[in-house]
Amino acid sequence: MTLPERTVERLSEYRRSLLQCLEEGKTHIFSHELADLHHNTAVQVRRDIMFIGYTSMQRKGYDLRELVDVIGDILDSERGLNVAVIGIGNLGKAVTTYFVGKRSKLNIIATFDVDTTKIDRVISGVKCYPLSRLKEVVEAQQISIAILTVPADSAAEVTAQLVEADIKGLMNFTTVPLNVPPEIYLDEFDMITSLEKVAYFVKSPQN
Amino acid sequence: MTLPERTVERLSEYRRSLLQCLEEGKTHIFSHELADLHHNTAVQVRRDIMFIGYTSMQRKGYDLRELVDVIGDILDSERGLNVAVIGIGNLGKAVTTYFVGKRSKLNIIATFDVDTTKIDRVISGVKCYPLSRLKEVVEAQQISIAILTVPADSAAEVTAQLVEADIKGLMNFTTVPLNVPPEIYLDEFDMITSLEKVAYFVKSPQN
DNA sequence: AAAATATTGTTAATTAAATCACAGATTCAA
DNA sequence: TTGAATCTGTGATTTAATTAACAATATTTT
Repeated sequence: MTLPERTVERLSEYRRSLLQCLEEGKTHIFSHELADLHHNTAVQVRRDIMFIGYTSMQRKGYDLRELVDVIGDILDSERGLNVAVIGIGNLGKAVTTYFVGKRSKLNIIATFDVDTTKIDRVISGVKCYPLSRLKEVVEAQQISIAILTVPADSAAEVTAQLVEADIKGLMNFTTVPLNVPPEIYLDEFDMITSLEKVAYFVKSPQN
Repeated sequence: MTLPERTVERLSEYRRSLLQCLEEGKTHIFSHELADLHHNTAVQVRRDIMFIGYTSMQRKGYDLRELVDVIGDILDSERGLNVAVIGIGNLGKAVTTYFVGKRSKLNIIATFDVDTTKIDRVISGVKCYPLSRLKEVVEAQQISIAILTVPADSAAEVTAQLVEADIKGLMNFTTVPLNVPPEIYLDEFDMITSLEKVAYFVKSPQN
């Protein structure tokens, strides 16, 4: 049984709020409280939690610790997954910095670049390899996810190499739509599109 | 009449492909060709184009120039919109660099930061102001969209200032869910969520 | 201990988005 | 010039996601 895509996204978000609440010393949370922390309704929260099969003590709200653990069982891999950032410019550094130090099942353990001044240095806490060693390093370090933050003009080329290196999932931050075989999970985030969408809805409000 | 959100996103993406085709000297494109450039079907392309009320010459495909112009009429504001980037760290720089130099109706004309070593300098081609002058500059320069790329712990605080400054649209790149009044259009992109989603679907493929 | 209240879990209804299916228009081939 | 082929535009259908509605259950109040 696989969860709806949107539910997966929200669970990831819930988890961070829940951990936050735990740190603040809370032990339980109601669906409407969790909803209020996000842009969301109590029904949606309950529906999402129903999907993962967790049930609360009636009327006490959800046990924070238990719920965090159940979400972890769903989202995390037992042993964690290794991640590489391809292209360590401003965006690559930003993404890397977000993750290093966070205790997470996703470990950014390598970055790649063509810039020889970066190679073999530690950037944002992670070692940078030459792109020419991509396949070798991906295999040796069992990297299964790549984050693509290279310039647009090399995106297609690098993607071919990632496919060749047998990557399992790819997060594309370039503005180039990529073609990968269907067994590779691909998610794309396009800044230009996002911003043009904001502009459109600023111009033409919905209601 | 406002368009479906997904259609708006795709139109933004189509436009860039279409401009690319124009540069390559093409004059027309079939729906299935445009679909192939994205992760998309020909029907979806035709449906999207139907929404904006453009019709092609039957059997010749869509006229690239005309279609680009019609999409522009829908997505762009007549006079363009002014945009500010709040927080000019790695992520802020990456976003800014994406946009400057591109001929677009979205003009990044200011960045803001608290770091005094950045203030009054030109970073990624755009002048950096102190965050303390946010409201003043937003009003003076008629900035209507803000891109939020500050550290998580100052996100809520800065957002309150943006609301105060009467911003119209907000693109949130921090991992903190923001609360803004409903008249402000808010779009959020959460890197951690995106990556956790990729991890989930790598672990549990859909079919 | 009965009544009122608050909260969950879930079925049913609704809405939004994507896909199917096909008529109509144009071009191409013979 | 007829017939086959190709492509668009759109009504009808399906699928995915959200929201409404409410019974069941626990808690609090009186």
